[in-house]
Amino acid sequence: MAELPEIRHLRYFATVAEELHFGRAAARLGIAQPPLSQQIQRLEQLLGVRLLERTSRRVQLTPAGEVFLAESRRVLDAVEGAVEAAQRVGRGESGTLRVAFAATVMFLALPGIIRSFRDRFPRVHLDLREMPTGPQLAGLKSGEIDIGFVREPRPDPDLEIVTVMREPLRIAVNRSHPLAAKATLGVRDLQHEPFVLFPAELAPGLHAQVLGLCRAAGFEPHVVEESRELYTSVSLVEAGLGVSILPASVEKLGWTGVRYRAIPSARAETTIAAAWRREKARPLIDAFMRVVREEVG
Amino acid sequence: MAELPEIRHLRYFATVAEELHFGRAAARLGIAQPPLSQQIQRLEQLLGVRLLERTSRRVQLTPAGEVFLAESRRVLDAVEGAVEAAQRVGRGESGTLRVAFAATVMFLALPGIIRSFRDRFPRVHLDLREMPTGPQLAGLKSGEIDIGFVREPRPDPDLEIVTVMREPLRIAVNRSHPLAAKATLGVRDLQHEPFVLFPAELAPGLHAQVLGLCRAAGFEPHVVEESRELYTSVSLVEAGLGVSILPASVEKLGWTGVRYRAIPSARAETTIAAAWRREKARPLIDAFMRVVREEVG
DNA sequence: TAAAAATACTCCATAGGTATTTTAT
DNA sequence: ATAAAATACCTATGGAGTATTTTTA
Repeated sequence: MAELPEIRHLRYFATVAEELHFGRAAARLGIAQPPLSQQIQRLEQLLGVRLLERTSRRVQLTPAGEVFLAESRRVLDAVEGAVEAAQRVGRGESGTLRVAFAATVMFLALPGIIRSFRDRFPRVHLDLREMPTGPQLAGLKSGEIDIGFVREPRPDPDLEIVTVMREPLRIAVNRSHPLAAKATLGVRDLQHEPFVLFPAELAPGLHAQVLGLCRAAGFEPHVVEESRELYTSVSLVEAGLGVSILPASVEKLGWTGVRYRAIPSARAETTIAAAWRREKARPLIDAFMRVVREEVG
Repeated sequence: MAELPEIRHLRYFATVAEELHFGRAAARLGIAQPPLSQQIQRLEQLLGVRLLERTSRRVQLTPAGEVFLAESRRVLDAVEGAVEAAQRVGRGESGTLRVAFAATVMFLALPGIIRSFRDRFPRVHLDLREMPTGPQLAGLKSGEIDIGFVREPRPDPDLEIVTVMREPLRIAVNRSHPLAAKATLGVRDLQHEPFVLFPAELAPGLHAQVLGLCRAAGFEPHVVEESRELYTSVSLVEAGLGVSILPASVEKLGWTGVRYRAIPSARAETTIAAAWRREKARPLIDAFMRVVREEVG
């Protein structure tokens, strides 16, 4: 790697490029003119490129100088941003990070991620709120939340989406239902059963995927109830209103009246993804996502 | 504005953050361990933020350190990019070259030159614009364009002018005009004909030359129309408004109502020249002119 | 107690200052 | 003739080196 210029060189050069006058630039920088001339010469020598064409009457940028000026400004902005970002975090003023999560993510990686992030960034306030996938995506776009944990989101040009884990789907039936007696079940066994489902607006991806599984098994499910929440879905199954297809982690809810069966299909899997607005220089989001990646390996 | 860290600080910090060990980081940086410790301390003092938590057994990043590391990498990348971009421009390998050309040059060497230049300097953006000779010369002087392809320019102390090709002039008459019946024509045959000409401001050299040819033939042309564009000149001839003397390449425009006749005079020739400002250290212009010489040489 | 960072000091490279010269208009 | 950049030379800050001490697992 070749030698790099120092920030000082870029500041000096940018100032001369703005003033197009070494004397005034030196005054603005609070140094004398000769050392400024020297630093610019040193910079040009370092780059091996002439940046300024100067006579005793006028100073002007070479084409290389124009390019280097634009790039230098970017660097200077980035440095200032770096300093401020570090100071904000150091003072714990980096604001709060508003994290939303689909209800079912509660039982998976989320608790570990939260604990680990709180450990490492004790001064960052995490504002956690449960929210279905659909509203989360809207909230991300409107700026109401910073990071969302969603199920099966559709790609979106405004959002960065990274899959953090996969989870199998399960068939859920009431324990006194005849199907509960069978050791293994396929989706096709549900073809004449009443279905309890999530409404499409709340979890569009999951909804579509369950419909897809049924159609792949050759039938259209007879939906008797669209619950508002995951908990409700399970309790409706327990109450015997119908069967459902749900993410495996709901087993951990511990409802005793429900039996779960694996679905022998590679497609019977939901992904959970983290999503955030495409924005640069969001150090807190970067930091959070680093923790996420470590936790989910 | 607070004091900024230097690139050196960021490099040192990033290396320590990667190694999480001052001794190894110092070795990688080619300096001793104590000055590295000092520079990191100085950086932390400058920021007013602790970046690394260190004991004699282990070094680890603070949250502010994590953020500053990510930002520092962005800065370091930006600096390297700035250096390389400036060097590329300095070597004439990238940048923008604003090239203007008289409309008639379109049909001659220009397409080949452009293609060949784009091949060899793919990172250079060519900003091409059609412009009559007069405005081109003004644009060159004002710095609005870098290179111009002009017809018969007058010499100019501020401009470097190199002839790139010669092209004969043709007499153009309407096909139903009595003169069209003759196999050969001289300029003198046009002496009582209405003339269509370029205005002097747009193509001073060509204008003067056509007048010169007429005067050499012993008459002053009766100019009925000064067209704004070359295309217009031809269409006016086609419309039967008058005769004209035009560069041979307009034949390629394919107007069927016009007949062209060679002019048997060594002076009935226009030159097309490339012109640019007399300036030193214009690698892009040099590179472009090398390609031009190869193509027309 | 051993490995590693911090301190103490020394040195010199170089950023920056002052005085002067060169250059182009 | 003059304004402005370059050069010459000097000073001193601070970056880097060596030797040593401190710290904690």
